[in-house]
Parts: sequence; C-alpha cells; structure tokens
Amino acid sequence: MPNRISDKTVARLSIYSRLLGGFRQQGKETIHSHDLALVAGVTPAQVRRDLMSVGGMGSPSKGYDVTELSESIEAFFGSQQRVNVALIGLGNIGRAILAYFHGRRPHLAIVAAFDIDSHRVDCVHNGCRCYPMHALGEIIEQQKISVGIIAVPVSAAQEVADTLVAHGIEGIMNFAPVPLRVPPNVYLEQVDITTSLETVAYFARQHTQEERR
Amino acid sequence: MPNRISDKTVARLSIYSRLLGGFRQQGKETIHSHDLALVAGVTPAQVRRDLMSVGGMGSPSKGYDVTELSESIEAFFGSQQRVNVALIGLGNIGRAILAYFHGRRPHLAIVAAFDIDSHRVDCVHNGCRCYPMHALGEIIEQQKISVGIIAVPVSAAQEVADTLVAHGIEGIMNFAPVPLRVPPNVYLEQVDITTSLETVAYFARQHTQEERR
DNA sequence: ATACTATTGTGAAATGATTCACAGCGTTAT
DNA sequence: ATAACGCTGTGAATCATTTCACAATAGTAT
Ligand SMILES: NC(=O)c1ccc[n+]([C@@H]2O[C@H](COP(=O)([O-])OP(=O)(O)OC[C@H]3O[C@@H](n4cnc5c(N)ncnc54)[C@H](O)[C@@H]3O)[C@@H](O)[C@H]2O)c1
Ligand SMILES: NC(=O)c1ccc[n+]([C@@H]2O[C@H](COP(=O)([O-])OP(=O)(O)OC[C@H]3O[C@@H](n4cnc5c(N)ncnc54)[C@H](O)[C@@H]3O)[C@@H](O)[C@H]2O)c1
Repeated sequence: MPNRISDKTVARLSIYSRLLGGFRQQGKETIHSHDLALVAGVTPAQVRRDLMSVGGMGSPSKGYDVTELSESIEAFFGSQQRVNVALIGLGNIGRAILAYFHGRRPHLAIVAAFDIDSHRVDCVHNGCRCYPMHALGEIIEQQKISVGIIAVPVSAAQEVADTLVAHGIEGIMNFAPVPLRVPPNVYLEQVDITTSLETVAYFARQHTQEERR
Repeated sequence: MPNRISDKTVARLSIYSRLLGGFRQQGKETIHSHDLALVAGVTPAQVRRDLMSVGGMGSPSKGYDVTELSESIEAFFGSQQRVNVALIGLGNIGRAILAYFHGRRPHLAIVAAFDIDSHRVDCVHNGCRCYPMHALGEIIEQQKISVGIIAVPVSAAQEVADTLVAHGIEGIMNFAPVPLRVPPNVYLEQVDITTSLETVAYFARQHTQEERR
C-alpha cells in the first residue's frame, strides 16, 4: 500500500463528516476549507490535506459541494457495509455507551452485550440483549461482529481482550485503564479517561504558572 | 521555558505512575525500562526519554527504584497541591464518571456537579452535591475549582464552556462530540467516543482487507 | 583488582504530522 | 474577451515525536 492514511486523519474525517451532516441539514450547498477548519478547530491547510485522502473534489472559489463531500466521506468509512459491535461489561460506563449509540449510526451498531453478572444477563437495554460470557464466540459468529468495546474492570480486561481476539475480532475500543496486549493485526484504541483528566489537570496548572511567570 | 513537556509524554507518565503503584504494592523494589515498557505497551527507549522529564534517576544494571520513581512522578503531577474538578451535566455519562472518580485519586477530585434539570439538582451522588447552573461561578470560587468536565448535550456544550472560561477555569475535558472554541490559555481535551469508535471500525475493516490482500 | 555484562542517559538520525507557499484554475466582473 | 480574484491541491519546509545507537557506568564474577 503506497500511502496509508493516518489514524489522526481518519479521526478528523469523522469530525468533518458529522459537521457536514449538520450543514447539509441546514441547506448549505458549498463550503470552503477555511469555514470547515473554523468549526472543526483545525487549520484550512489541514482540512485540504485530509480531504485529499477521500479524493478531495473542491472547486476554486466555490469550495466543496457539501452533499458530494459528505457522501465521499461516508463512502470512505464504508457506510455501505455494516459494522457490528459487541459491548463487554454492562456496568456504569457500559450502559451509558449502550444508551448513547442506540440508533445513532445506521452502519455502526452495538448488536450484543455481554456480562458475567447473572443479574444483567438476558435483560434487554436499548434494544440490545445481554448474553452470558460463554455465548461470546457463538454470537460473534452469528451476528458477524468485528469490533469489541471493553468496559469491564481492569482485572478482567486482558482476559476479555484475549477472548475477543481468539474469536476473530479485528478492532477493540478499551475503556479499562490498563494497556492491553493484542496482536498487531488487531486495531486497539485505548480510551483512558483517568489519564486524560490527569493530563488536563497538569496543563491547567502549567497555564496558571505561566501567567504568574 | 526551554524544554516544554509534550502532552503525549504527560499522558504516558500518568500510565507509568499507575503501573508503578501496582508494582509498589506487590513489593517490587526496582524495575528496568524494558519491563516497564512491556507492561505499558511502549518501547524501552521511550520510557527512558519520558523519565528524563522527571529527572530520571535510574542506575545501570539495577534499573529504577520503584518507590523513588513513583514518588517523582507523583511530585511531577503535583500531588502536594489538590486540583478540584467540576462536572457539568449529570446524565448517563456524567453519573458514570462521577461514580468512577469517587475516592480514587486523593489530589484530583470531582467536588461539585451541575445540571439544569431540577430533578437532579440538590441530590447527592457519590458524595458529590449537584448544584443548579446559576450557582456555577459562586461554587467555582468557593471550592477553588480549576478544571471542568463537560457532559451535556452537544447543543449546550459551547455555552457551558464559555461559562466555565468566564469563571476562570483553566482546563476542560469535553465529552460532547463537538469541537469547542476556547481561548489559548485554557487547556482543552476532547474525548470523542463516536469518532474513536468510527476510527476503530475503519481500521478493523482495513486489517481484514490487508489479510485478504 | 580487573574484566565483563547489562542498562541507563542522551546526542543524532529517522520517521511522522503539520504548516507554508504558490502554481493552476474556476468564477466573476468589466 | 480579458483581467482580476481567491481558493484548491500539493511539493517542499518546518516542526514534533520516536527510535537508534553508543559512551558512560554501576553492579557482578573471576
Ligand atoms: N465509569 C467510568 O466513568 C469509567 C471511566 C473510565 C474508565 N472506566 C473503566 O471502565 C471499566 C468499567 O467501569 P464501570 O464504572 O462501568 O464499572 P462497573 O463495575 O460498573 O461495571 C463493570 C461490569 O463488568 C462486568 N464484569 C466484570 N468482570 C467481567 C468479566 N470477566 N467478563 C464480563 N463482564 C465482567 C461486571 O459484572 C459489571 O457489570 C473499568 O475498567 C473502569 O476502570 C470507567
Ligand atoms: N453516554 C455516552 O456514552 C456518551 C458517549 C460519548 C459522548 N457523549 C456525550 O456526552 C454528553 C452527555 O451524554 P449523556 O448520554 O450523559 O446525555 P444525557 O442526556 O443522559 O445527559 C445530559 C445531561 O445534561 C443536562 N443538561 C442539558 N443541558 C444542560 C445545560 N445547558 N447546562 C447544564 N446541564 C445541562 C441534562 O439535564 C442531562 O442531565 C452528550 O454531549 C453526548 O453526546 C455521551
């Protein structure tokens, strides 16, 4: 593969896509890199660079066609083919995520939840059934699930990851604050909220000190 | 300031700190960059680079003293001075976060929550009282709050951010999937879970295609 | 003591991401 | 028509981050 697209670019394309959806609804027909950059909080040059990845088809002095661009990015994300997601761990954060994603993106849906707690198993939250852990392999295969969200305690996270990998999962979003080991052919996204908050606290203090100078 | 420490390094230091805490508890006295790198999922060279920022005091063939290093990083994060955090929006994700951070880090605590919903106001969740929005300025000043977590709907996020900034907040962690505009002296961390999941789904599919080659 | 080994700390090189800057080109005005 | 404008697409430059590679060094064995 000659030019691989970086994860940063992919993340920004997702943001552009969401913003373009808004512009589309409010009837805006064209948009300039400058305007998209402003609302996305990036530079115009970066918008243009990123849009090259999806074959940026803008016109000078008219900018980009909102509908066309929106559809190009959707196509880039493969909206034609559905990605099914499993959620492991229906605790506080698991339930919040399930509620949040319910019915949001048609091509990207949480289709099954799993937990070891027998009180949670067999309940249906937001149109999604919770299965016992031993059903994991069977359901992943049946429902063609390719992405897993890990929302279990730290102590269980690596074991759950191993199980997911063993059943052929190709991407994992992990909320447990522990670095997971997965094979290189599985894409891993760590969402470490503790670390993020600690980083914010650190730089917040830095700013204060700089002002004092 | 000659050498500013990057946000990436700060985030990794937070991870090292947490891992070192574990090693400390289990009585490990020294650790090598290689071992810390393994559990943190980074390279040994990166660990050593990062530790230079906190004045890395390792010894050849003995490695780093776990207790000493742990305390150095804690000091780097300023554990002597408490950082007080406000949470705006006590919905699904707000409550999950409140439950999660309750009593976890002594020097970094959510001390007040805010919501416009009168049903939520005045309740106490996990030892944290929920105040009405109009009390924001007063409580921020009283409790010396310097960091805000935004967990309100997209439509209200920018307005809440502006209010926080107006009351002197210095760092914001934003869960609403919309890029916020804040002045450059306020540190902003976007936690965009939708975008993260979309990125995972994209690269998961990529991996599949590469395997097919 | 002395030699040997394994690991740190860190310049220097490599890699990756962002920004600059401008040629080329629709669009609009005249 | 033609000129003038302002924006896109992109090569090149800059900036940031990671990795390499090795001299310096503390511990260990002989
Ligand atoms: N709540 C938050 O805001 C938050 C923030 C950051 C990180 N996290 C992390 O997310 C994870 C979950 O947090 P939470 O607050 O939802 O915790 P929780 O205790 O409310 O939920 C954990 C769930 O996982 C289930 N579980 C435990 N072991 C399991 C296993 N082996 N297999 C399957 N399910 C299992 C439990 O039954 C429970 O339902 C933790 O690792 C936590 O550190 C949570
Ligand atoms: N739940 C998730 O897993 C999840 C994931 C990613 C992002 N988010 C984002 O986090 C935010 C909150 O999500 P949620 O699921 O908790 O939603 P929610 O509707 O459950 O909670 C929102 C809360 O904010 C309060 N609120 C609304 N307007 C307000 C205002 N102007 N000032 C103060 N409080 C106000 C509401 O009363 C409510 O309690 C949303 O922007 C959502 O997109 C949530």
